[in-house]
Amino acid sequence: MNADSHHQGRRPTMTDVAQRAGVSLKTVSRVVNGVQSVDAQMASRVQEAAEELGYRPNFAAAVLRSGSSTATIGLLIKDLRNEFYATIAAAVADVARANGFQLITSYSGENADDELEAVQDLCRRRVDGLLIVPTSGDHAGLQKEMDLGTPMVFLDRRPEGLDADAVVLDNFAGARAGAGLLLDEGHTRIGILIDTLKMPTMGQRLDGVRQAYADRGLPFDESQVVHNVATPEKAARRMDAILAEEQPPTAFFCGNNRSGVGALRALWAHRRAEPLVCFDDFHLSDLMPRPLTVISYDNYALGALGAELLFRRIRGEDFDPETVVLPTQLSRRGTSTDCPPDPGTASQPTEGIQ
Amino acid sequence: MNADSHHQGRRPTMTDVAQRAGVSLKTVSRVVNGVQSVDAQMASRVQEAAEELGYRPNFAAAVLRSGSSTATIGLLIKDLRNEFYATIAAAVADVARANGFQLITSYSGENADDELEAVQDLCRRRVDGLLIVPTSGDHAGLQKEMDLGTPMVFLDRRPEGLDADAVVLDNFAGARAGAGLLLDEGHTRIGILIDTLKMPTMGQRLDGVRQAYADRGLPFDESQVVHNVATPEKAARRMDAILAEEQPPTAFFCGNNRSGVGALRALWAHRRAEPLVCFDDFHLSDLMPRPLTVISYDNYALGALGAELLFRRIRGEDFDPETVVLPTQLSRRGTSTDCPPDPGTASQPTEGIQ
DNA sequence: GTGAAAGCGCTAACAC
DNA sequence: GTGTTAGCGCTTTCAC
Repeated sequence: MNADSHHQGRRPTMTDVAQRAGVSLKTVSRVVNGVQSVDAQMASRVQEAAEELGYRPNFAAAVLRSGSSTATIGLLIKDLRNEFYATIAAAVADVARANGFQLITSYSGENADDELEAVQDLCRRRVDGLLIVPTSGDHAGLQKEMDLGTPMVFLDRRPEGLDADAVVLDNFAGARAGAGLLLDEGHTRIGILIDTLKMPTMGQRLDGVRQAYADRGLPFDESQVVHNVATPEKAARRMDAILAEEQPPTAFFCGNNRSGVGALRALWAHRRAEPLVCFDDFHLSDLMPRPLTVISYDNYALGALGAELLFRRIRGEDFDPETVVLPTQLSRRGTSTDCPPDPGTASQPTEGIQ
Repeated sequence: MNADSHHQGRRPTMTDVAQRAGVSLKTVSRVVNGVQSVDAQMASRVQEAAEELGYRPNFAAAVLRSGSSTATIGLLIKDLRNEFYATIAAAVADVARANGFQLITSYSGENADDELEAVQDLCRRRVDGLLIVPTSGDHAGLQKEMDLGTPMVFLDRRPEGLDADAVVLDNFAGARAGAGLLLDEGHTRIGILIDTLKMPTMGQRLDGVRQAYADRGLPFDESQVVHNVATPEKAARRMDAILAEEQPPTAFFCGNNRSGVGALRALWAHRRAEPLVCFDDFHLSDLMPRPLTVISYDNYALGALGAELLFRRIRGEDFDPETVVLPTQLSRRGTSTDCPPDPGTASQPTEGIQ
């Protein structure tokens, strides 16, 4: 490491390199970008000078001058600890990489205002496009940013008040089929756990359940619906109460993986095994200690197709706003109820173990 | 939406706003940045003009001129579908947001060359700092970028050939305790599944296991170690073979969550319940259909502490490279072996269900 | 308070 | 092939 390289604060510029190599600025530019032909000897002198100084091109300056793209897309998303979102992010990251783009992952916030602010910040940074898992609320504010030239694709939920590309699930059909499964098994008192109806997806899923009742000419009792179950913990607590009722439901329908996991935990804790249908599959659902049915879909495709759509826009393709609807399917999950043999050697709770 | 706003290609600049408002460029700058005082009437005229034109400040241009920071950090990471990485990313995203920074998430690649390339791209973009979950291989190449002024903090693994901040787990102690648990239960033939030793973490964990044997004066048979178990699927296949041996191990130690999950699946499929210790906790480990022990730790803190360290560097704090070692603990997971009662109403496999 | 001029680091256009 | 000049969109002088 040579002492010249320690600039701490001021990075060497093309001009510095040009001076050191005794050539013009433009020659350095040519060498650095490696497109136009440069005399070999000159080129190597430039390379050497750049190396010695620790020159690193300033990408933003190049973009500014040339008017080229930042080769960056933004993703607005909630919580990466939720595997639904993490899978979307992984898919988007893969597609971005395949296109040689960097990905800025930002928080979509709690409401439409937060979201708009995040979008505007990314627009100031001149991202080439935006993938948004929208919060609830009106998204008309984003129209302006789209008109200004930042294409956007919405994931999981269509934007409200905005005509834009989206990739969504067939929530209605999935929920209808899932609830139908329980109804066809003879259950009519089905406990339904959903997150807030502020999420349009939840409304669609609930509508699907209602339709399953209607399909069979059965009455739907709205009091079966438990609202605002946002976390597994909340779901488990609500389940505790429900299971203590005099006539608890004989089966359960959970609106997403969080409520599903919470319900599973509660049922297990109470040593009950009422049939359960859960919208969203999740890791290790196959090893749950009881059978269950999940409404599954291609989570990765949700992100990947959205990103592909966005890149079509970025490449300048012109087409009417498109909504891709991903199908769902019912999948059996969980283990059967027969126990594994007692190994006799199972480890016992041990001191120092939580 | 007024027609002027549709520029498609050329975004309005401060100069455009200044012209429209009939003021100087500088006045617009003052209004947009809202720091210096401007005549109220002028200001509102500028606001209006900016609004009408759909003006959006060009952040990169401001950074270029002012020499201010890009308020961006980079995260180099592998696969967000792995909850270990996703949790780190979530933590880093939270800390970045708390500091008002944007986060570029990039792929750390398969080897040191990929990684260096990714780092250099982010340096060209002038990120203020980098968080890296390093690939295997030598990282000396990154020294230059650090010297050039981009601070880096390494997560999960210390960089090889580079003296930099890092946040790591106490792999040795954790594995030692975990293997010790099995040995103290009387198991000596323990099957050990690990990913490639190219990952130094795997070496440390294996050393911990060896130490557990040595602690008790027991001989360690290297043939117990199954290498290159990179995925749950591979782990399950290896387990199939192992369980078919004449004298299979009486217990298993898995070097990470992937091999642990694969081993669990295989043991369940074979209706066996040999004790299992797994480095890394994972979602729903509490509902696994049998007991197990995980070597757990604060996964979120791994990312959050790393990001905090990085921001200290970004703020210009000067201190010797620091390595934070996070402790691990043994945690009981899985369900006990008693079965839930047969509900009699469990849903049956149904047509159209996979 | 406001404006004119210069320049951040780079590339496009045009000369040589 | 190479160098010179201008200017991307903005902020920083520094006059007024």
